[in-house]
Amino acid sequence: MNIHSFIFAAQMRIRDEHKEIIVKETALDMLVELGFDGFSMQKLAKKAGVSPATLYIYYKDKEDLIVQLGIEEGQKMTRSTMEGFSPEMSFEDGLRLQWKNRANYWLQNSVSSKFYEQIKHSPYYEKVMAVYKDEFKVKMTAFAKKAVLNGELKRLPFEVYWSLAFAPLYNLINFQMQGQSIGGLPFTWSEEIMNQTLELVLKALKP
Amino acid sequence: MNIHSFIFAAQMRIRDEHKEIIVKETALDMLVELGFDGFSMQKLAKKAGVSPATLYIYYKDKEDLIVQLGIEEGQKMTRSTMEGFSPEMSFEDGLRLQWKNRANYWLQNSVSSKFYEQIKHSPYYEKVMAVYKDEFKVKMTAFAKKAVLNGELKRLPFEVYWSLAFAPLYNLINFQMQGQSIGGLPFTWSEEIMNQTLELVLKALKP
DNA sequence: AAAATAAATGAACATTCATTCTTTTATATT
DNA sequence: AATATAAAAGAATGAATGTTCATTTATTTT
Repeated sequence: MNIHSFIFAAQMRIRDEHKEIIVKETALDMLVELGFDGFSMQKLAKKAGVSPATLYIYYKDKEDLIVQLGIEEGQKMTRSTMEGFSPEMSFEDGLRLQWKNRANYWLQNSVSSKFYEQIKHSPYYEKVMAVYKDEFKVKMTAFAKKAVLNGELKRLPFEVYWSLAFAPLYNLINFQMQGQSIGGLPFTWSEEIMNQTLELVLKALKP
Repeated sequence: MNIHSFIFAAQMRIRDEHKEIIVKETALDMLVELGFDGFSMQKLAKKAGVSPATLYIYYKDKEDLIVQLGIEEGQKMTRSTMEGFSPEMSFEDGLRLQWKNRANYWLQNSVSSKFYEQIKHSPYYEKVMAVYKDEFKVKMTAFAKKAVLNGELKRLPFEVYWSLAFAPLYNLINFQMQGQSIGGLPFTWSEEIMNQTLELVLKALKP
């Protein structure tokens, strides 16, 4: 093969993106329904209406499929979380926006969210995180640091800040998604409840 | 078989509890290391030095093994969390005790904790929770209700209270266990950091 | 010592698994 | 229309899976 044939090689038969999307969505559904065990390439191929061999055109192997899915869903979540966000916002406005964005995304994409919650607590997560850890980190630390300088936020170790600022939200959403009430009645999400919780978080974080 | 032989049947060859314990510990190790996929009955039998058939004396099937393990570890965690606790405690003392107990247990039993975190976000959890949800719920709601009456705690939906009171702790511990720092340096747990976080949680929850 | 019985075993089962091989199909350039 | 080429398919691979069967082992009562 010479340079000419390499660079100008004919690009024949494009990958069917529709098919690829169906594979992804089916995989997400199955992983959430069946768990990581219970899920298999053959089942996926069958349910997605695709040959098993086709999956290996899209992905190197099963692990790659799962990890890629994790990376992609993570990026979607992050993008959605940051929608409308700018570092110039006041701390309170920024946090409020992120809570709203996260809640909306999770409640409207419950399959993706459940999948992500699952992979987040699995051995796969190491490989998922390795990819997009940094871009996210940079934005978030900058936001927090500015808020500290402006006297809007207590000076705290980053992990402490993060745990106080977002863990309650995640937990609240998980209650909703799993119907996993501890109290008497099944818990029902509302924007009011979210705001009530956010106010208390802000109370904790303000200097 | 008549009544006599049923009631007074000879009890021959007791189950080897030592063997059962090794199976459990090995299973925990493998589940954490390999994830729910990656784990198999044959691998477990081999590593635990036991015949595959023996596993089916202890457990109905693979799912039963995993679920039973989840139930047992959950009970251990709960028992440990409640050690030294009494409903007569002040809200602040009670919360402080539970944070301390939880942190100690998680950090000293990291395999169990990682396993539990994993099963908690898997489809198995429904079956785990079904068992010991109630006994736990009763204690915790009573504690919170009393605190509200005494004016030590804001009146809140239970899930909001729970998410504020404990989610930050779980998140902080997860940072430590996964070495999953978002900020620059890897996060290192300390009792001081825990207390700092707890103070802010109390600030949020007090009326 | 014999009988009784559950624990424990090793080998075996059909099934499913992840993956690959060979062939066919569809598309874009020549 | 012929050619080139990657996408996609279907069938097949050996290995691994969950589970069971027939048998042996260990222990206690008779």
